[in-house]
Amino acid sequence: MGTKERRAREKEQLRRQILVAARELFVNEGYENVSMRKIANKIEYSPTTIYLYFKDKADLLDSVCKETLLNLLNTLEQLKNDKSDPVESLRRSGQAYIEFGLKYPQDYKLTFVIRPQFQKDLGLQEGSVGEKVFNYLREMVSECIQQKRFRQADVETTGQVLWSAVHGVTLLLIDFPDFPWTEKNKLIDTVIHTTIEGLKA
Amino acid sequence: MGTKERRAREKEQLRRQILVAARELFVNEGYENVSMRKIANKIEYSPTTIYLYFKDKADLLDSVCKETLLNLLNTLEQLKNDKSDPVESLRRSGQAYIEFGLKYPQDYKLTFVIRPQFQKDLGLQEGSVGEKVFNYLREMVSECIQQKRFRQADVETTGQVLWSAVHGVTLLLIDFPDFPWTEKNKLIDTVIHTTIEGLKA
DNA sequence: TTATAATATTAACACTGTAAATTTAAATCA
DNA sequence: TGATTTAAATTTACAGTGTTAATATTATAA
Repeated sequence: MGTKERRAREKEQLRRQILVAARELFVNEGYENVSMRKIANKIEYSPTTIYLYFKDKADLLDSVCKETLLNLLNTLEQLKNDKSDPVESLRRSGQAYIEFGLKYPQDYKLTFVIRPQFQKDLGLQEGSVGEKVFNYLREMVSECIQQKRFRQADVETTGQVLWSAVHGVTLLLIDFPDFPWTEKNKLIDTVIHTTIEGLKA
Repeated sequence: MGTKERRAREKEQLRRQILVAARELFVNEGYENVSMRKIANKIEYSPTTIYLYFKDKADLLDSVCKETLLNLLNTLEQLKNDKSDPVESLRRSGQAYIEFGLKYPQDYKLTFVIRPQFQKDLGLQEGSVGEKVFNYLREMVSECIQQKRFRQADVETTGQVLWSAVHGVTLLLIDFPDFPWTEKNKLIDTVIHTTIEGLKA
């Protein structure tokens, strides 16, 4: 009697459909310019159907962002095979992080700026994808410190310094595209290089 | 015949009243949770009166943010009397920048995150307050490079690196208050110190 | 075929930003 | 002073918002 399973599968399918439609609209038109009715139109369901799958609009955003974090995590973990020295690995990870943000600027903003506005208390809950991403950073940093390539400071602070730098440059490039930036790749390289050099000293 | 002048003054007064009410509501309840009607109620005028003084809600936000930038500029320029060495001056400026952001977190977010969402093409227009703020940073950085306290790189890139770092840590602390941060002041100091050391190397 | 459960829809509420038309108040001129 | 013009503020209206509750439809189980 696979009926139940099939229905669960169908339910999951519609859930995904909603999620895909929501992400596309959020990204192209901005969270606040997307109405539940627009999403509903796109998937050809009535607006209120969405509420059978998501608590409210913020919950929908939440789910979209969790997917984004998963994508980011995957992108980063593909670098793990990298057997070069730990500092170089960290440099590449930082670069990959920024490139991810610039490749999907709206997704990045949704996840790291818009979502916290609606969902307070975004710490690092046990087992969350966000925690996994930060754990990745911890490992990278830890290796550099253990091998004495970095100043002997605590892993947490060092990681947070790096996150600040890459987060900062990513958001600035996204939010002020008309600012007279130095050539983009040069800026990115310099931000990462400077921070890493500072951590060595 | 001071009639005209008096009316202009009254007009300016109401404009300020609207601005003050708007800022207070934006800061306390968040831009998207504030309606024109709420602002109007607060100043005891009808909603549409606001439109006689501001083009629309985004224009209102724009004006609030310009004020914030002016406050930031004043805060920074009070440090100019500082006759200590240029690197130490820069360090203090960075610290003041971050402290400003954390003292008025909502104003900071409105200015550097929300506003760009509504007002595209925010470059650095000639004579704007934003330009003045960045010019302040340029001067500070320039001094460090000229006196050979910093690596001989171009002023623009160096300034942008610093901005990335302070912007990044400010926003992270604001947006993820529940994240297990290192002690706040330690983190701030380390971000600034690390970046500056990296620029010396 | 009927009863039951799951799913989707329609209708409704209180609220939003803002344009247009209208009213009120103030300043100028006779 | 009273009439006229100008400025300022308000009322009304529209199309759209997130979301709840009541209703209708569809698919499953008996």
